[in-house]
Amino acid sequence: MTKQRAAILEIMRSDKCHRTAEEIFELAKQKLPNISRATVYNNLHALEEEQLVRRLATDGSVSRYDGSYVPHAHLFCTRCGGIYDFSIPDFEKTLLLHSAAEVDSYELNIKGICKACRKCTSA
Amino acid sequence: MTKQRAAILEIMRSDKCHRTAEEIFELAKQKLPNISRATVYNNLHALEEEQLVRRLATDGSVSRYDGSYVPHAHLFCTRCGGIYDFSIPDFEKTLLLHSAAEVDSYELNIKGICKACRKCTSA
DNA sequence: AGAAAAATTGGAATTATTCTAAAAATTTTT
DNA sequence: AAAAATTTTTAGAATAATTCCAATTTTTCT
Repeated sequence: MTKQRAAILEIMRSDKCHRTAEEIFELAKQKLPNISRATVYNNLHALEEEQLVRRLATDGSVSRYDGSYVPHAHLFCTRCGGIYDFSIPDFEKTLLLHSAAEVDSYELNIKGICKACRKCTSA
Repeated sequence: MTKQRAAILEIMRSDKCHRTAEEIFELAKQKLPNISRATVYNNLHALEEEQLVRRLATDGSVSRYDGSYVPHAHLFCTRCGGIYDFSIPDFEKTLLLHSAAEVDSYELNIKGICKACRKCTSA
């Protein structure tokens, strides 16, 4: 276990954000000023192999990484820009039923307005 | 309506594939040899604005375009590489219920082994 | 400690996509 | 139907996230 890898793992575990590789790189630099981007990418890939992290496919050109490998859904709030986790009970079963497939993994992302933003003024 | 745009629209409507911009470009060139990539991208964006086409976020670095704007789920078969549509009844309601959000759109992609591939030999 | 294997670094390379300015096509106005 | 105005197309340059690479450093194994 290298210190670079430990730092990246620590960042991924320390919060529930869904950071981009660049953001993770910036955070890691605070601890290890010489860390390189390639190392961040290498480790994120390795961590995904080990099922400790999951890459999210997003709209834009950047990927985001989720500190949990357990599948769950994401809400991208179009008002505040936040990304929130949520889950749907027995969703794997639903998928199996309607896709007729042997399901390995899923990615469910929704766009909309989160609860908090809905409460704010100006509909 | 330019002939480039008509050709792209025609391609998008003619089959249910989920093509990449590059594939669409190649197909369009068969009809219009001088068409440029930028035109393909321009039109795909415009068609998405008009809600005639939808861009899918995928794993890799390329986007794929769906000839239908109506939301539905996709199965990416890890064995045959095929991409299949499926849908889940009342899924919008389920999303509303569990996300607590006002849902604008969703993207649901699953990875697994499709029915046809499961039937084949060699589990 | 010494040897072998694995990871890191920094920068170059790659690749999908976007941008740009000039030319061409389409639409609108008369 | 011609002229003017607007929109679209083109070709190639520019951009940006990610990957690749060879040399060096660190870690692991014995």
